[in-house]
Amino acid sequence: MEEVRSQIGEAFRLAGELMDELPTAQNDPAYLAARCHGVVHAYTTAIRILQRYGAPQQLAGEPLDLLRLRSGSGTEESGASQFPVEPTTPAHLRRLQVEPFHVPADVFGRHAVRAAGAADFAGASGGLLRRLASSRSPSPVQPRQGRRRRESGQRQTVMVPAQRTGNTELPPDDGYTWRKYGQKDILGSRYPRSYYRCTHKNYYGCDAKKKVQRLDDDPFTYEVTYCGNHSCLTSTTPLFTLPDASATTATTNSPTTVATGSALALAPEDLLDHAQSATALSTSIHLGMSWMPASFQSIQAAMGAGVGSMPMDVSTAGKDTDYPALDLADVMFNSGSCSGGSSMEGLFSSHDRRDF
DNA sequence: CTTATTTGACCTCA
DNA sequence: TGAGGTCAAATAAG
Repeated sequence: MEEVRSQIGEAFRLAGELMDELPTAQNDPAYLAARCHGVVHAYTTAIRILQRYGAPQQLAGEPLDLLRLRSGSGTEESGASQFPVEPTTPAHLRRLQVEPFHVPADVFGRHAVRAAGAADFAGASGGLLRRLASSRSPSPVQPRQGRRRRESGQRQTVMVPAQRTGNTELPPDDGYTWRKYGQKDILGSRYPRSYYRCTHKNYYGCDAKKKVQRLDDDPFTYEVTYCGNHSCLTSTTPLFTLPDASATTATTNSPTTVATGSALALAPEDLLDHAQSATALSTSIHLGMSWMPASFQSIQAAMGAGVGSMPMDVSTAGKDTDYPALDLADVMFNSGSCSGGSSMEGLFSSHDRRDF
C-alpha cells in the first residue's frame, strides 16, 4: 500500500508541477505531453499494484479505460494530427546504438532524478567535509569484493536534450527513479559522468543503471547510457507505446519518442507482443496518449482564460463531453498543491480503512 | 530518522 | 598501468 500511496502522490506532485509550468511551457507541447505521460504512468503503476492486491481488473483498469479515445469521434487517428512532438534538433535525439534494448519513452520528464543535477554541477558538500574529516582519521580500507563490471550485455545510448524550462542543468528524466551512486571525470571530456542505479535496487534487486554525461560540444544535450533491465515493480510497467509505435506516424515524431516508446524492462519479443496484442493496459495508455493532442488545444485555450479553469475547459472543448477521464483530471488538477495531503485522503481514506 | 548525494578509494578490465 | 565503474563513509536534506 505504501507503493500505491507513493505512486498516487507522485502523480499529484507531477500534476502540480505541470500546472506550475503551464505558463512558461505552454508553447512547448512536446514537453507538456511528456509531463502528462509522467502523471499517467504514476497512476498506471498504482493501478497495477492495486490489481495485485486483488482489485478487479475492470475496476482497476477503469481510470485508464476512461482515457480511451472514441475512435469514431475524432481525427486523431490520422498521422498528421498526432500530438506535435517538437522537432527538437533531431541530431540530438538520434539513437547511437541499436541493440535489443529499449529505453523509456518519457525522456523529457524530470521528476525522478531528484535534485541530483543541481548538486552535480554545483559541486556540493558532503564529500568535501567528509574529506576533511577523513583526512584526520583515515580508516583502514578493507578489501572489498564483488565489484564486477562485466555484465555489459544490454546497453543503449540515447541523446537527450536538456530541459528547456526551469533548471536546464537537471539531468533528463526518463520516468524511472534513479539514485546516483557515483560521478567520474572522464578523460577528454569537459563534463563529468554521473552514474545512477534504480532506486528500487534494494527492494526488488533491480539492476537497471544508467550513465549520464553532457556532450562536450553541446552542453544542452545529455548522452544517457542505459545498462541492464528494470526488474522492480514500477519499472516493469510498460510505460507508453506512443501512437506511431504500431505503425502510422513514424515521420512526425521525434526519433527518441518514436523509437524508444517502451519500458526498459521489455524484451524485444515482449515489445512485439506488446505492440501487436495491445494489452488492456498498454492500450489504455496508448489511447490515453492519443487523447493528449486534443487536450493541448484546450490547454492552450485555457491559457488565455486562466489556467485554473483548465480542467473544465478540457472537458468542454473535447469532442466527448462525457469523457470520464476528465473526472480523473478534475481530481488531479483541482487538488490544489501537489503536496497531496487532504486530497489524497479524500481519495484514499476509504481504501486505507480497508487495510490492504 | 530516513533517504539521497558527494567523492575518495578501490576494483576490473582492456 | 590507467581509465572507467563501483563502493561506502560522511554529510545534507526533508
